Amino acid sequence: MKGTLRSPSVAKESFGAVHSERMDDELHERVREVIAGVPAGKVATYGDIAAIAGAPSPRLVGRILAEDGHDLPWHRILRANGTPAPHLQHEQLERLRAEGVLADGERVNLRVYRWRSPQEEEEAEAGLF
DNA sequence: TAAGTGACCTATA
DNA sequence: CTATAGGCCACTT
Repeated sequence: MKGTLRSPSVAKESFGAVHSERMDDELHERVREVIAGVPAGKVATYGDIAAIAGAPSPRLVGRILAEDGHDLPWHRILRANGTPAPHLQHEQLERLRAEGVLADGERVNLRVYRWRSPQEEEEAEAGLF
């Protein structure tokens, strides 16, 4: 059981220091939202999610996913080179294949399947083509 | 309190 | 392909 309980620091904030701890929670939720927003048939990298959600590091995305990503499309998140995390490789590629994302060996071609976030598309449209 | 360790990372050589 | 370093965070010693 790990749902909402997170760390001993929760105790100290019962006083009224809701301030700093909240950011943590918001980030957690934001990351989850971004991941949830990746459409089927598309993929994103940990770095992408981190950048869009404002996470300080891609590793944090991995952690959040590991702890609290059971109900999210975690299989649409790949590493920067298009390969999945080692232990999930099999499962992940299989799930992706079911969505029409074909992997070349154990690697997905990001140039084909990479998802572009809404704001990124905006910029691309506004800028040059 | 502080240092060590592991994790679904990434960039560089 | 492997090796190395860099960085962030929670948990354990």
